[in-house]
Parts: sequence; C-alpha cells; structure tokens
Amino acid sequence: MAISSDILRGHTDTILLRFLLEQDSYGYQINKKIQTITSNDYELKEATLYTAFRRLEDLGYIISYWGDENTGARRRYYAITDLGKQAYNNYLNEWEQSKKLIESLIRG
Amino acid sequence: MAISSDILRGHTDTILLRFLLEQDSYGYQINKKIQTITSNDYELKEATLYTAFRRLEDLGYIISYWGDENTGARRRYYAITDLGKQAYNNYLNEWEQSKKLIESLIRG
DNA sequence: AAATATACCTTGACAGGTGAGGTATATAAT
DNA sequence: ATTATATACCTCACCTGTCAAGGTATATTT
Repeated sequence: MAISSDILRGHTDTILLRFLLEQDSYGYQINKKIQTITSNDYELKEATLYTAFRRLEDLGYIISYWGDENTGARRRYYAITDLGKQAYNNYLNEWEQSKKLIESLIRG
Repeated sequence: MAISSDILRGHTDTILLRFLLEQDSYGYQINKKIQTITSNDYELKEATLYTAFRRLEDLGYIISYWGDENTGARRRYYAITDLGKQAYNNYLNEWEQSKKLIESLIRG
C-alpha cells in the first residue's frame, strides 16, 4: 500500500539527519539507502530531497561541501552539525510523543 | 512539548471519522473531546476543523444536517457514511504501515 | 549513436494548516 | 445595564512542504 505523503511529511528532516549521523553523505546516496531499507516502498522525490537539504542547512543543522571526485558526476556532501544532532534527538522525542497522541485520538 | 502540525497532518481526517464512528456529533463537541482526551495538549484549529469537515463531506465520507436546538447556538451535525467507515479502516491500516516505515527510517 | 546510471538543480502548482477576522445566541459577572 | 465568557459556526489570505516537469553534466553499457 502506498503511504500518503501527508503522513510522512514532518519526518523528512529526521530521516536525512539520521543518515548523516552515521556518516557524511550526498543526496543520491541517501535516497538509494532509503529505497534499499524500505525494499523500494519509499523514496524521497528529488525536489523534496534537495529543498530539505537547503532547509536543514539554513537551520544550521547540516553543512555542505563539494566532493573531490575526479571522475563521474560531482557530489555535494553534507555533514551534520552539533546543532543538527540536538535537533535529531528532539525530533525523536517528538515522534515518541506524537505516536502516543495519534494512537489516543484515532481509536475509539 | 508542542508537536509540530506537520507530524499531525494527515491524521485530521482519521481523528474526525473516529469520533463520528461512535456517534453523530458536531465540530465544537468533537474539539472539546479532543482537548479532554489529550489533557489540553492538543486541539484542532477551527479553520482546520471546518475545512476538514468540508473535505470529508466532498469525499462522501460524512453527511451533515442541522440540529433542532430550540435554544443556544445552532449546531451542524455530522454522520459517518459506509464509505467513511471503509476509509477509516483504510486510514488505520495505513497508519500501522507508516509507523513501521517511519521507525525503520529515523533510527540508525 | 542511443540508452542507462549517476548526480545535481529550479520552477510553478497544489493541498492542508492556520491566524485573523466575522456572525449569532445565551449566560455569568461586574 | 454592560461587559465578559461560553457556545457554535464560517471565510479569507497566507505559509510551508511536497512534487511533476523540466533542465544540466559526466560516465558506462548496448
């Protein structure tokens, strides 16, 4: 079953930060990982992906730098900041809270 | 902690249908119930509430009728349809799916 | 030469949420 | 009497995240 983007909305930033917590990475790679993990059930649309990176950088949660590939397409790498790590933890807490809230509201 | 509306977005319709599944009701009452259940942690903004009712009615998930109060403010009551009941069950299934999906994506 | 994969980007439109404003009736407080 | 509060509904303009559609560029495979 396809899951509506309205339900996933609000988790994009958390998802991206989670991958950057493991290691610096770039858009295309993160999206591939998402597809692998979800058995191709889910992917971020490119426009969503790149606007999310901009947003996170504007918020100071990540920084970006160009990779030094000497072959193939250029890659813009992202790294999570300390502020980004704090934000990630806050997002996780918020998720735990909202799960309970939603559960309490959608069942009779 | 306040929960971002982006995380709750997508559950509004499910929440409203859940209350109408119990009994016919009207906007103000449902919102009061939400506040009670959540210990005033959460409420639907009026604009959100009433646009959601319109949407649900357009989708054929609910129907509306005016109450016959002979005192106090008028009330527009809503009743869930068979289609609405099906939609509610689909929303619940979708939620179960998306919970797993989100969990798998936000934790390393 | 054409197709595919990698890798990035921007623009315009859309949908749901919301602040701010409005209308109306009834009761409680000053 | 007047004001405040509670009940109960509604609409408009704006904001934000998503996304379809388009574009650019390099490298490999057919």
